[in-house]
Amino acid sequence: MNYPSNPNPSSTDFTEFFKFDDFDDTFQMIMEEIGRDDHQSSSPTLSWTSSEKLVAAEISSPLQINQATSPMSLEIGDKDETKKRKRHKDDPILHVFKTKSVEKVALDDGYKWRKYGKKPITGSPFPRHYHKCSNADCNVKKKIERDTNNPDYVLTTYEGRHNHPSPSVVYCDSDDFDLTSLNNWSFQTTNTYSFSHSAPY
DNA sequence: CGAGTTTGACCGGCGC
DNA sequence: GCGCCGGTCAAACTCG
Repeated sequence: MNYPSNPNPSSTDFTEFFKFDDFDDTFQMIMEEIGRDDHQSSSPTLSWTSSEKLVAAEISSPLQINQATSPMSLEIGDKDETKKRKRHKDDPILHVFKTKSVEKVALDDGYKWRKYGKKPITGSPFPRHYHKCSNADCNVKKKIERDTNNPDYVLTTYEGRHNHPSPSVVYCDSDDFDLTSLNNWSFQTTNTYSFSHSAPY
């Protein structure tokens, strides 16, 4: 697989936008590949090496969530491990993203979300936040909680798959894209980048 | 005024 | 059966 360059989120270089697009497609391919596998068999770790190439490495222990190795890295696991009950065959597939976040607020992933709950979690000083996709026909949910072992990181659990494009993608693809709004756009891209790998989910 | 957030109540699964 | 806990609901509230 030909992995694209790392879209540096701090960059305001306009060309990064196209790399970002390529990356998103590649990530979707990876995730779809994962989707064909038995989710209990493996959990991939995605991260960028110093050469800014995306690498996907299978880790032997299933459902493992490792420590992120850099602010740019993210990891994916199947959160079923955290469920008390055993996995049912018709359970929805969950994908967990671990991202470094120094912000107090959750990063935007390009979709519009409506918060519908917040609960304290036993054993964690941080509450868990519950969100639904704002699109009426889309029942994707996400849960956001801070990593208790590493409060610098945020765990975002996505459940379901969006049946509509990301509003931010529509915006970025629009013909009347205005270069004068580049600063604002770059900010959006930065945020989207942080979670965009989850966009189809 | 509409959309999104807050927050207490409620519900169901699970372990004991 | 009971209590705990995670997840959801929905009314009240806030904000643009």
